[in-house]
Amino acid sequence: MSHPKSAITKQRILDAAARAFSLNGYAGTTINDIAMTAGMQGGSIYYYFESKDDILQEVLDVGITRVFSAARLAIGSLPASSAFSEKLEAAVTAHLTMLLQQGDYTSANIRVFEQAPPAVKRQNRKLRTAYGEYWGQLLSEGQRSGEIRKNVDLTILRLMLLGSMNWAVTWYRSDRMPIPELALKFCEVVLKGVGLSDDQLENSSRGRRARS
Amino acid sequence: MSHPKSAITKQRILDAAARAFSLNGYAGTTINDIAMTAGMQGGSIYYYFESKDDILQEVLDVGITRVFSAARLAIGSLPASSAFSEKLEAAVTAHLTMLLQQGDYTSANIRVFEQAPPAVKRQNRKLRTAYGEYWGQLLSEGQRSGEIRKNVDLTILRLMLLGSMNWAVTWYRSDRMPIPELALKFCEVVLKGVGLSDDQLENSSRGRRARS
DNA sequence: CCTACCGATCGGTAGG
DNA sequence: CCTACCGATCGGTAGG
Repeated sequence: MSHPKSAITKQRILDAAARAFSLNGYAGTTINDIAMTAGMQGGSIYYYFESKDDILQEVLDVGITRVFSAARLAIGSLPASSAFSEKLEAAVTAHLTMLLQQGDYTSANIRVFEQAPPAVKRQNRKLRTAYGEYWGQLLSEGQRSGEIRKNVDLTILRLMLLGSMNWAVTWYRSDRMPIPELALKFCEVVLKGVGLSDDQLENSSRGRRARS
Repeated sequence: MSHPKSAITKQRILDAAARAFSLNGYAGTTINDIAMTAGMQGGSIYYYFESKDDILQEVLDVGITRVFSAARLAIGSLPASSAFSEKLEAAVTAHLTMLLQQGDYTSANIRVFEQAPPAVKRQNRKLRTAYGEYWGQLLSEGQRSGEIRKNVDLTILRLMLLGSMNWAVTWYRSDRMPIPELALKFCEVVLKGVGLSDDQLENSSRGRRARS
């Protein structure tokens, strides 16, 4: 049987935990909170998990795994000859979707990782590193193909991009803008910048420079 | 007297609380943790503060006030005729400095605001809104002066910029790059983008497009 | 999975 | 500011 009853119940507990961690933080979530939402008594949780840390570990690991898979799937569905900008847009859309609408597991990562016990962080960090390297490769490709300028610091770029996406979990409201549209705007800012091109700048700022 | 002893002690408690909240989250920080660091017994905290929420409120409010003042001071120190790009760099440097090296109060904001009790959030949000509007005005100026393209969505730009800065609290290590250098890179990415300009793109991608 | 409970710790208070 | 303590709650366990 691919879905024994106990596995389903375990899922229910993890779902409840992911949501609670994401809303109230780690220490702010009690075993009883999780148990109530999952429809059982507090003590019963320990039939499925060894400890509260154990639950947190699984929530965090599942969260990274899901966003990683979503990004890989999105890029993998594109024709191999796609431009970097298309791959970027696909990855940004996937990341934002997991974070903002699919994702108690992913948003729990954003919100409680820093407060997790050291052992939990250490394990989860392996997955995070792999995901970060995946983004690093994507950007490297873009630079090799010439679509990212040669003198751009890819580490900073990656951290800025992931940072601005992750922070969206604190302000995004689904009624104001659909995620694909948001993803497109993110990509435009990063790729084209918001300033004028150098020659446009040359003209418009001459007066101001002369004055100072 | 401008610094009565009790005010100094109160400061010591707030300093200890800001650091503890930033490291361990709100629920993860106990009154005793704070008291020990501040050099007193747990119960004594209540001679200075009404409740744990009260301490949190002050830490969060001070954090926003400080980063706001730092940004205003940095921009205010520039000649009035300064270009938008210079003002932006000054503000980014100020924000990052408060967040990454001066700032348990500011980083506590990043890390525990979401888990604060509703009443605390409500009050702190007023300061946050004012600070956000200050950034909005700065960007508006830049767009009016022509240094930001007319078709850029300033709300998204502001949220991306602040988001990528705030997220730096999770990865920045002072031994790898000084803050002014980091600030400059942030500004470059945002203003110039990382891609080629349109006409450069026109040439380099022609072959790729024909293939697909 | 539940019942019943433990040892520890928490935020907060009384009285000085 | 300290001492001494409260009521409540916490993560976790034993036994079924």
